[in-house]
Amino acid sequence: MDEQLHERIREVVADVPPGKVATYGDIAAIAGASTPRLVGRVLSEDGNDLPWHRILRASGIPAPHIRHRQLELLRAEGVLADGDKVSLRKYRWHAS
DNA sequence: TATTTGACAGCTT
DNA sequence: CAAGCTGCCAAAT
Repeated sequence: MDEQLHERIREVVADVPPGKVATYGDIAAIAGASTPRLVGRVLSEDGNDLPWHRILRASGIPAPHIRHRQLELLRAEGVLADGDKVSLRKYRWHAS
């Protein structure tokens, strides 16, 4: 059901460990979403209680409106970004 | 009921 | 290396 999917996405996002980051595509793949757009939509609606700051774009650059907050929160967790670009190669998280 | 928009990704030009 | 186009799903108007 779509409700399951919605919850699955939240679970995956909450399962990302601090100091690590993941892309929308990864979350979508792990959660079973057909498209990463669903992940973004869920975060925009319920992300206020989730570590949405650990979710980045495929390019390692967070969304345009929140990028400032994103980088700030990531920095607090030890994730250093080159300008707006985070080193996915180092911080990208993969499910167990 | 149809159209537009949106925390995206991947390929082509 | 950068910009543009297409595919995807769901909610809002």
